[in-house]
Amino acid sequence: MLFHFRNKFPQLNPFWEKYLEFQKRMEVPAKTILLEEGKISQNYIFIEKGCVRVFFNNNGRDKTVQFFFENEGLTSFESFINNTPSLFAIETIEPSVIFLLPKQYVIELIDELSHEPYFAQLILQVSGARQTHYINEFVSFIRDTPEERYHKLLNKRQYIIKRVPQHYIAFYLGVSSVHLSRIKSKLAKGKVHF
Amino acid sequence: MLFHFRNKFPQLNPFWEKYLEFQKRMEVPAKTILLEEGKISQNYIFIEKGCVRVFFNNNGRDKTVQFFFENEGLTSFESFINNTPSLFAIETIEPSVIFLLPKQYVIELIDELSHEPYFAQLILQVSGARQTHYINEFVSFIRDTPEERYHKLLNKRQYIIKRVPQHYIAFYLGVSSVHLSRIKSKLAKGKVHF
DNA sequence: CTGAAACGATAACATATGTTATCAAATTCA
DNA sequence: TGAATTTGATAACATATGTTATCGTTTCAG
Repeated sequence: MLFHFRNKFPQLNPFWEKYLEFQKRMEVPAKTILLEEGKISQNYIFIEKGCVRVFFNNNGRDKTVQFFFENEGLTSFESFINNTPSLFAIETIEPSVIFLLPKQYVIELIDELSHEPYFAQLILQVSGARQTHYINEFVSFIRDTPEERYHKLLNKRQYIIKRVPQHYIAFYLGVSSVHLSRIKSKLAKGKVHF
Repeated sequence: MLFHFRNKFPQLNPFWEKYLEFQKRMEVPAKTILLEEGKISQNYIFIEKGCVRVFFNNNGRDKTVQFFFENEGLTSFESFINNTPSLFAIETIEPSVIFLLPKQYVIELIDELSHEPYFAQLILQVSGARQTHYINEFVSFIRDTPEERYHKLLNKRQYIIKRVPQHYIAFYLGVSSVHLSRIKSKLAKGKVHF
């Protein structure tokens, strides 16, 4: 999240670099839980290699809501900021190399940054971007049919479909994995034109 | 949005008050468009009396995503911040009294505030709260059945059901108005127990 | 290498939900 | 007040989607 904005505010780079050394590097296999649902988020997670999914449990069934890949960072933001139990769990999908920056250092970093003149703009941009992202996801989820959503994913983020097992994608699209199979087979038969 | 946080940061109150005089008071009938979909948001809207809905158009059909009532403020945040066409329209549901604060003053206000020591904390809290709100809406939308969503609305925000016409609520719940009727009649017959 | 687990496709069936049309009641407005 | 509009309920039908089960194929751990 924050690290995405490195290049936009080069004036702040010394701050990022100062904290790099506090990151803990880990190599983990697939299906490693990085944050349990209900636990308070204690780290900012940066993905060097591999990918992870964010999901929550509902009546014993996983519901995946988002995917993250190389060079992306994440945390359960609301848990991290409000110190509340996370609504989501975070789990690796592939064997991955990740960096964890413990919360205390993130807090320190934010605290230091807050005295810098560009911080306000940074935060506005970050929160604006996050909000725009969530709004777009939300609107797409309720406006588009699952078929349209699948097709958009195919066009704009095919790497997700290639790397992520189908049943994780299915719920991200809002359907069962069986129905996603139906959608794919319908598309393959050329019955649908966009 | 910002105005919600007045009480939390009393140190900043002088700033709010300085800008009150630039607000434009309007009395408008029901079904007045306050922001058109596709236009760039030019005002921060504060509701003194009445209520409004935020919606977007899809194939000629409205899709309502949020309601706002007395003493709440709103704008199409992503349009406002990024200077991009709004994904949403804003319309009054009841005859309303609203205040508009033109964008230029909001920018000025933010600019002034950004030099204040509490601004970083304010922004973090505001954006954290917004994000938590959207995440909760999103999770509820995909996790809960429409029936559960209706029941939650009935328990937690009954004033919405009382004041807002049913077809606006239906889409907010993610169903057609016909199906919302079905849900209500099923509940009324006591066939469902929560 | 081999057996177990994960994965993806498909069929059959059940259910939820949308669509269209109709009607009655409530509300608005000229 | 009286007509027009809005609102809400309901029925009938069509469609989308979920659920469960089965069966190959692939992947993976021992």
